[in-house]
Amino acid sequence: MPAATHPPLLDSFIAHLAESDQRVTATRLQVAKAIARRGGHFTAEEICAALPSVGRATVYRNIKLLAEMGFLCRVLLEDGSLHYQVSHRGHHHHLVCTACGLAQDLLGCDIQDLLRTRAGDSGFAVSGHWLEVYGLCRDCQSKAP
Amino acid sequence: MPAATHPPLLDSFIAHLAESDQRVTATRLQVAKAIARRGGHFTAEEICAALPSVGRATVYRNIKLLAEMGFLCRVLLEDGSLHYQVSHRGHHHHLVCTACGLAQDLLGCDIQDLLRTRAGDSGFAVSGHWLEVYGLCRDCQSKAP
DNA sequence: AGGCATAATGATACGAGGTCTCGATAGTAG
DNA sequence: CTACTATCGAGACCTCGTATCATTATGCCT
Ligand SMILES: [Mn+2]
Ligand SMILES: [Mn+2]
Ligand SMILES: [Zn+2]
Ligand SMILES: [Zn+2]
Repeated sequence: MPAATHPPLLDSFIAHLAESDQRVTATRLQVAKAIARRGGHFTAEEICAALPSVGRATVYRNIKLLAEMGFLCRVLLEDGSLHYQVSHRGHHHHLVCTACGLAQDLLGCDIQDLLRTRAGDSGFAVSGHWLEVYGLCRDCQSKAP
Repeated sequence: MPAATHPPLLDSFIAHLAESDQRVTATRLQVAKAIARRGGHFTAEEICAALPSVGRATVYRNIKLLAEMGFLCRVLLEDGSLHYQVSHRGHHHHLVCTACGLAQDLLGCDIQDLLRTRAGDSGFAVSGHWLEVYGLCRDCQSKAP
Protein backbone atom coordinates (compact mmCIF):
# COMPACT_ATOMS: atom_id res chain seq x y z
CA MET A 1 0.00 0.00 0.00
CA PRO A 2 1.45 3.31 -1.11
CA ALA A 3 2.04 5.85 1.63
CA ALA A 4 -0.13 8.96 1.59
CA THR A 5 1.82 11.77 -0.03
CA HIS A 6 -0.45 14.35 1.58
CA PRO A 7 -1.43 12.89 4.93
CA PRO A 8 -3.20 15.97 6.33
CA LEU A 9 -5.63 16.21 3.41
CA LEU A 10 -8.05 13.56 4.63
CA ASP A 11 -8.46 14.97 8.12
CA SER A 12 -8.79 18.55 6.92
CA PHE A 13 -11.36 17.51 4.36
CA ILE A 14 -13.44 15.67 6.95
CA ALA A 15 -13.24 18.62 9.31
CA HIS A 16 -14.39 21.06 6.63
CA LEU A 17 -17.26 18.81 5.60
CA ALA A 18 -18.51 18.65 9.16
CA GLU A 19 -18.24 22.41 9.58
CA SER A 20 -20.24 23.11 6.45
CA ASP A 21 -22.96 20.54 7.01
CA GLN A 22 -21.95 18.30 4.19
CA ARG A 23 -21.91 14.55 4.58
CA VAL A 24 -18.82 12.48 5.05
CA THR A 25 -19.47 9.67 2.62
CA ALA A 26 -17.39 6.63 1.76
CA THR A 27 -17.16 7.81 -1.82
CA ARG A 28 -15.83 11.22 -0.79
CA LEU A 29 -13.12 9.61 1.26
CA GLN A 30 -12.19 7.32 -1.62
CA VAL A 31 -11.73 10.32 -3.90
CA ALA A 32 -9.77 12.25 -1.29
CA LYS A 33 -7.53 9.25 -0.62
CA ALA A 34 -6.84 8.72 -4.30
CA ILE A 35 -5.82 12.36 -4.53
CA ALA A 36 -3.76 12.37 -1.33
CA ARG A 37 -1.85 9.36 -2.63
CA ARG A 38 -0.55 11.33 -5.60
CA GLY A 39 2.45 13.54 -5.81
CA GLY A 40 2.27 16.29 -8.38
CA HIS A 41 -0.70 17.28 -10.45
CA PHE A 42 -3.40 15.13 -11.96
CA THR A 43 -6.47 15.36 -14.15
CA ALA A 44 -10.02 14.49 -13.17
CA GLU A 45 -9.95 11.68 -15.71
CA GLU A 46 -6.91 10.15 -14.03
CA ILE A 47 -8.83 9.95 -10.77
CA CYS A 48 -11.76 8.40 -12.63
CA ALA A 49 -9.43 5.77 -14.03
CA ALA A 50 -7.97 5.11 -10.58
CA LEU A 51 -11.44 4.66 -9.08
CA PRO A 52 -13.47 2.70 -11.62
CA SER A 53 -16.13 1.89 -9.04
CA VAL A 54 -16.89 5.59 -8.49
CA GLY A 55 -19.12 7.39 -10.96
CA ARG A 56 -17.44 9.90 -13.21
CA ALA A 57 -19.83 12.69 -12.29
CA THR A 58 -19.09 12.06 -8.63
CA VAL A 59 -15.36 12.34 -9.17
CA TYR A 60 -15.87 15.69 -10.92
CA ARG A 61 -18.26 16.88 -8.20
CA ASN A 62 -15.81 16.08 -5.43
CA ILE A 63 -12.79 17.53 -7.16
CA LYS A 64 -14.76 20.73 -7.59
CA LEU A 65 -15.69 20.60 -3.92
CA LEU A 66 -12.08 20.14 -2.83
CA ALA A 67 -11.00 22.98 -5.09
CA GLU A 68 -13.71 25.31 -3.72
CA MET A 69 -12.61 24.44 -0.20
CA GLY A 70 -9.09 25.49 -1.17
CA PHE A 71 -7.41 22.10 -0.85
CA LEU A 72 -6.76 21.82 -4.56
CA CYS A 73 -5.50 24.43 -6.98
CA ARG A 74 -5.79 24.45 -10.71
CA VAL A 75 -2.65 24.08 -12.81
CA LEU A 76 -2.94 25.10 -16.45
CA LEU A 77 -0.36 23.33 -18.56
CA GLU A 78 1.22 24.88 -21.62
CA ASP A 79 -0.94 22.73 -23.90
CA GLY A 80 -4.05 24.20 -22.29
CA SER A 81 -5.05 21.11 -20.32
CA LEU A 82 -6.35 21.61 -16.81
CA HIS A 83 -4.75 19.73 -13.93
CA TYR A 84 -5.26 19.89 -10.18
CA GLN A 85 -2.79 19.66 -7.36
CA VAL A 86 -2.89 19.54 -3.58
CA SER A 87 -1.59 22.93 -2.71
CA HIS A 88 -1.12 25.93 -0.53
CA ARG A 89 -4.34 27.74 0.11
CA GLY A 90 -4.95 31.25 -1.10
CA HIS A 91 -3.69 33.08 -4.14
CA HIS A 92 -0.45 31.84 -5.65
CA HIS A 93 1.11 30.82 -8.94
CA HIS A 94 3.10 27.89 -10.27
CA LEU A 95 6.46 27.17 -11.74
CA VAL A 96 5.66 24.38 -14.17
CA CYS A 97 8.54 22.28 -15.51
CA THR A 98 7.98 21.60 -19.19
CA ALA A 99 10.25 18.53 -19.05
CA CYS A 100 9.07 16.51 -16.05
CA GLY A 101 5.76 18.22 -15.34
CA LEU A 102 6.63 19.23 -11.79
CA ALA A 103 4.53 22.19 -10.69
CA GLN A 104 5.86 23.94 -7.65
CA ASP A 105 4.07 26.73 -5.89
CA LEU A 106 5.39 30.24 -6.34
CA LEU A 107 4.35 31.97 -3.17
CA GLY A 108 4.35 35.64 -2.35
CA CYS A 109 2.86 36.98 -5.54
CA ASP A 110 4.27 40.45 -5.89
CA ILE A 111 3.05 41.24 -9.36
CA GLN A 112 -0.29 42.70 -8.30
CA ASP A 113 1.28 46.10 -7.55
CA LEU A 114 3.19 46.07 -10.80
CA LEU A 115 0.02 45.22 -12.68
CA ARG A 116 -1.99 47.95 -10.98
CA THR A 117 0.58 50.50 -12.01
CA ARG A 118 0.97 49.33 -15.59
CA ALA A 119 -2.77 48.82 -16.11
CA GLY A 120 -3.70 52.02 -14.32
CA ASP A 121 -1.86 53.91 -17.05
CA SER A 122 -4.65 52.82 -19.37
CA GLY A 123 -7.36 53.61 -16.85
CA PHE A 124 -7.97 49.93 -16.18
CA ALA A 125 -8.90 48.86 -12.62
CA VAL A 126 -7.30 45.48 -11.87
CA SER A 127 -9.33 43.03 -9.79
CA GLY A 128 -7.46 39.78 -10.43
CA HIS A 129 -5.04 37.92 -12.65
CA TRP A 130 -4.04 34.49 -13.78
CA LEU A 131 -0.37 33.57 -14.15
CA GLU A 132 1.51 30.36 -14.89
CA VAL A 133 5.28 30.27 -15.34
CA TYR A 134 6.95 27.66 -17.56
CA GLY A 135 10.54 26.51 -17.63
CA LEU A 136 12.90 23.85 -16.28
CA CYS A 137 13.17 22.71 -12.70
CA ARG A 138 16.57 22.31 -11.09
CA ASP A 139 16.73 18.55 -11.72
CA CYS A 140 15.77 18.80 -15.36
CA GLN A 141 18.36 21.50 -15.96
CA SER A 142 21.16 19.25 -14.76
CA LYS A 143 19.88 16.31 -16.82
CA ALA A 144 19.53 18.32 -20.04
CA PRO A 145 22.48 19.31 -22.27
CA MET B 1 -21.34 46.05 -46.11
CA PRO B 2 -19.54 46.54 -42.78
CA ALA B 3 -16.16 48.20 -43.02
CA ALA B 4 -13.14 46.07 -42.22
CA THR B 5 -12.12 46.71 -38.63
CA HIS B 6 -8.65 45.33 -39.31
CA PRO B 7 -7.90 46.27 -42.92
CA PRO B 8 -4.23 45.19 -42.98
CA LEU B 9 -5.00 41.62 -41.93
CA LEU B 10 -6.01 40.35 -45.34
CA ASP B 11 -2.94 41.61 -47.16
CA SER B 12 -0.53 40.47 -44.47
CA PHE B 13 -2.14 37.06 -44.43
CA ILE B 14 -1.85 36.67 -48.20
CA ALA B 15 1.76 37.80 -48.11
CA HIS B 16 2.62 35.29 -45.40
CA LEU B 17 0.89 32.47 -47.23
CA ALA B 18 2.88 33.18 -50.35
CA GLU B 19 6.14 33.34 -48.43
CA SER B 20 5.55 30.01 -46.75
CA ASP B 21 4.34 28.13 -49.83
CA GLN B 22 0.78 27.77 -48.66
CA ARG B 23 -2.14 28.26 -50.98
CA VAL B 24 -4.28 31.35 -51.11
CA THR B 25 -7.72 29.77 -51.25
CA ALA B 26 -11.13 31.39 -51.44
CA THR B 27 -12.08 29.73 -48.17
CA ARG B 28 -9.03 31.11 -46.38
CA LEU B 29 -9.87 34.59 -47.48
CA GLN B 30 -13.48 34.16 -46.35
CA VAL B 31 -12.31 33.19 -42.88
CA ALA B 32 -9.79 36.02 -42.71
CA LYS B 33 -12.40 38.54 -43.86
CA ALA B 34 -14.91 37.36 -41.28
CA ILE B 35 -12.25 37.82 -38.62
CA ALA B 36 -11.04 41.19 -39.92
CA ARG B 37 -14.62 42.44 -39.82
CA ARG B 38 -14.84 41.94 -36.05
CA GLY B 39 -13.79 44.24 -33.30
CA GLY B 40 -12.78 42.59 -30.05
CA HIS B 41 -12.39 38.91 -29.43
CA PHE B 42 -14.37 36.00 -30.78
CA THR B 43 -14.64 32.24 -30.53
CA ALA B 44 -14.06 29.74 -33.29
CA GLU B 45 -17.73 28.77 -33.09
CA GLU B 46 -18.78 32.35 -33.74
CA ILE B 47 -16.83 32.32 -36.98
CA CYS B 48 -18.42 29.00 -37.87
CA ALA B 49 -21.85 30.53 -37.33
CA ALA B 50 -20.92 33.55 -39.42
CA LEU B 51 -19.75 31.34 -42.29
CA PRO B 52 -22.23 28.48 -42.54
CA SER B 53 -20.95 27.55 -45.98
CA VAL B 54 -17.46 26.85 -44.66
CA GLY B 55 -16.75 23.54 -42.95
CA ARG B 56 -16.26 23.67 -39.21
CA ALA B 57 -12.93 21.82 -39.35
CA THR B 58 -11.71 24.32 -41.93
CA VAL B 59 -12.58 27.27 -39.71
CA TYR B 60 -10.62 25.70 -36.85
CA ARG B 61 -7.70 24.88 -39.15
CA ASN B 62 -7.45 28.43 -40.43
CA ILE B 63 -7.81 30.07 -37.06
CA LYS B 64 -4.96 27.90 -35.86
CA LEU B 65 -2.95 28.92 -38.91
CA LEU B 66 -3.56 32.62 -38.30
CA ALA B 67 -2.62 32.20 -34.65
CA GLU B 68 0.60 30.36 -35.53
CA MET B 69 1.46 33.14 -37.96
CA GLY B 70 1.04 35.62 -35.14
CA PHE B 71 -1.97 37.49 -36.50
CA LEU B 72 -4.25 36.24 -33.76
CA CYS B 73 -3.62 35.91 -30.08
CA ARG B 74 -5.47 33.79 -27.60
CA VAL B 75 -7.55 35.47 -24.92
CA LEU B 76 -8.44 33.29 -21.95
CA LEU B 77 -11.57 34.57 -20.24
CA GLU B 78 -12.12 34.24 -16.51
CA ASP B 79 -14.62 31.43 -17.09
CA GLY B 80 -11.93 29.46 -18.91
CA SER B 81 -13.32 29.88 -22.41
CA LEU B 82 -10.83 30.48 -25.19
CA HIS B 83 -11.28 33.45 -27.48
CA TYR B 84 -9.10 34.88 -30.23
CA GLN B 85 -8.37 38.44 -31.21
CA VAL B 86 -6.51 40.25 -33.97
CA SER B 87 -3.54 41.55 -32.13
CA HIS B 88 -0.08 42.88 -31.85
CA ARG B 89 2.47 40.30 -32.84
CA GLY B 90 4.94 38.98 -30.34
CA HIS B 91 4.67 38.41 -26.64
CA HIS B 92 2.13 40.46 -24.74
CA HIS B 93 -0.72 40.17 -22.27
CA HIS B 94 -4.30 41.38 -21.97
CA LEU B 95 -6.36 43.55 -19.72
CA VAL B 96 -9.74 41.83 -19.91
CA CYS B 97 -12.79 43.77 -18.75
CA THR B 98 -15.08 41.45 -16.81
CA ALA B 99 -18.07 43.71 -17.49
CA CYS B 100 -18.03 44.42 -21.23
CA GLY B 101 -15.51 41.82 -22.39
CA LEU B 102 -13.09 44.32 -23.89
CA ALA B 103 -9.60 42.84 -24.06
CA GLN B 104 -6.91 45.42 -24.59
CA ASP B 105 -3.29 44.56 -25.19
CA LEU B 106 -0.88 45.21 -22.36
CA LEU B 107 2.38 45.86 -24.13
CA GLY B 108 5.86 46.04 -22.73
CA CYS B 109 5.74 43.01 -20.49
CA ASP B 110 8.16 43.74 -17.69
CA ILE B 111 7.39 40.79 -15.46
CA GLN B 112 9.87 38.43 -17.09
CA ASP B 113 12.75 39.88 -15.06
CA LEU B 114 10.75 39.77 -11.88
CA LEU B 115 9.83 36.16 -12.58
CA ARG B 116 13.39 35.16 -13.33
CA THR B 117 14.50 36.56 -10.01
CA ARG B 118 11.69 35.05 -7.96
CA ALA B 119 11.87 31.68 -9.73
CA GLY B 120 15.64 31.63 -9.76
CA ASP B 121 15.55 31.53 -5.97
CA SER B 122 14.13 28.01 -6.31
CA GLY B 123 16.61 27.02 -9.01
CA PHE B 124 13.94 27.19 -11.68
CA ALA B 125 14.94 28.40 -15.18
CA VAL B 126 12.07 30.42 -16.66
CA SER B 127 11.43 30.02 -20.38
CA GLY B 128 7.96 31.52 -20.70
CA HIS B 129 4.78 32.51 -18.94
CA TRP B 130 1.08 33.02 -19.45
CA LEU B 131 -0.67 36.00 -17.88
CA GLU B 132 -4.17 37.44 -18.17
CA VAL B 133 -5.29 40.42 -16.10
CA TYR B 134 -8.95 40.90 -15.17
CA GLY B 135 -10.76 44.01 -14.02
CA LEU B 136 -12.81 46.94 -15.28
CA CYS B 137 -12.04 49.13 -18.26
CA ARG B 138 -12.33 52.88 -17.98
CA ASP B 139 -15.83 53.01 -19.48
CA CYS B 140 -17.23 50.28 -17.28
CA GLN B 141 -15.83 51.95 -14.16
CA SER B 142 -17.73 55.14 -14.88
CA LYS B 143 -20.94 53.23 -15.63
CA ALA B 144 -20.79 51.11 -12.47
CA PRO B 145 -21.73 52.42 -8.99
C1' DA C 1 -31.54 0.84 17.69
C1' DG C 2 -35.03 2.27 14.20
C1' DG C 3 -37.08 5.72 11.18
C1' DC C 4 -37.02 9.86 8.45
C1' DA C 5 -35.68 13.62 5.46
C1' DT C 6 -32.74 14.55 2.08
C1' DA C 7 -27.80 14.88 0.49
C1' DA C 8 -25.12 12.27 -2.31
C1' DT C 9 -24.40 8.82 -5.74
C1' DG C 10 -24.03 6.48 -10.36
C1' DA C 11 -25.91 5.31 -14.86
C1' DT C 12 -26.83 7.63 -18.59
C1' DA C 13 -27.82 11.19 -21.78
C1' DC C 14 -26.42 15.39 -23.26
C1' DG C 15 -23.56 19.42 -24.89
C1' DA C 16 -19.55 22.24 -26.05
C1' DG C 17 -15.39 22.39 -28.21
C1' DG C 18 -12.22 20.43 -31.03
C1' DT C 19 -9.71 16.73 -34.06
C1' DC C 20 -9.47 12.91 -37.59
C1' DT C 21 -10.59 10.63 -41.91
C1' DC C 22 -11.20 10.49 -46.47
C1' DG C 23 -13.14 11.25 -50.98
C1' DA C 24 -13.84 15.52 -53.66
C1' DT C 25 -12.22 20.03 -55.11
C1' DA C 26 -9.36 23.63 -56.59
C1' DG C 27 -4.61 26.37 -56.42
C1' DT C 28 -0.36 26.48 -58.65
C1' DA C 29 3.81 25.20 -61.24
C1' DG C 30 5.16 24.06 -65.63
C1' DC D 1 -4.11 23.02 -70.12
C1' DT D 2 -2.64 19.45 -67.24
C1' DA D 3 -0.87 17.20 -63.35
C1' DC D 4 0.19 17.30 -58.74
C1' DT D 5 -1.20 17.79 -54.31
C1' DA D 6 -2.68 21.09 -50.65
C1' DT D 7 -6.90 22.14 -48.98
C1' DC D 8 -11.70 21.48 -48.29
C1' DG D 9 -16.29 19.70 -46.35
C1' DA D 10 -19.05 16.17 -44.27
C1' DG D 11 -19.36 13.48 -40.82
C1' DA D 12 -17.60 10.39 -37.33
C1' DC D 13 -15.27 10.62 -33.38
C1' DC D 14 -12.98 12.22 -29.02
C1' DT D 15 -12.39 14.64 -24.50
C1' DC D 16 -14.03 17.04 -20.84
C1' DG D 17 -17.61 18.36 -18.20
C1' DT D 18 -22.65 18.99 -16.74
C1' DA D 19 -27.89 17.75 -16.25
C1' DT D 20 -31.28 14.34 -15.06
C1' DC D 21 -33.27 11.24 -12.11
C1' DA D 22 -34.14 6.95 -9.81
C1' DT D 23 -31.67 4.78 -5.97
C1' DT D 24 -28.81 4.67 -1.82
C1' DA D 25 -27.01 5.84 2.54
C1' DT D 26 -25.81 9.55 5.99
C1' DG D 27 -26.90 12.18 10.02
C1' DC D 28 -30.15 13.39 13.09
C1' DC D 29 -34.06 12.71 16.00
C1' DT D 30 -36.59 9.86 19.04
MN1 LIG E 1 -0.65 25.39 -6.27
MN1 LIG F 1 -3.55 40.41 -27.80
ZN1 LIG G 1 11.53 19.10 -14.30
ZN1 LIG H 1 -15.52 47.23 -19.87
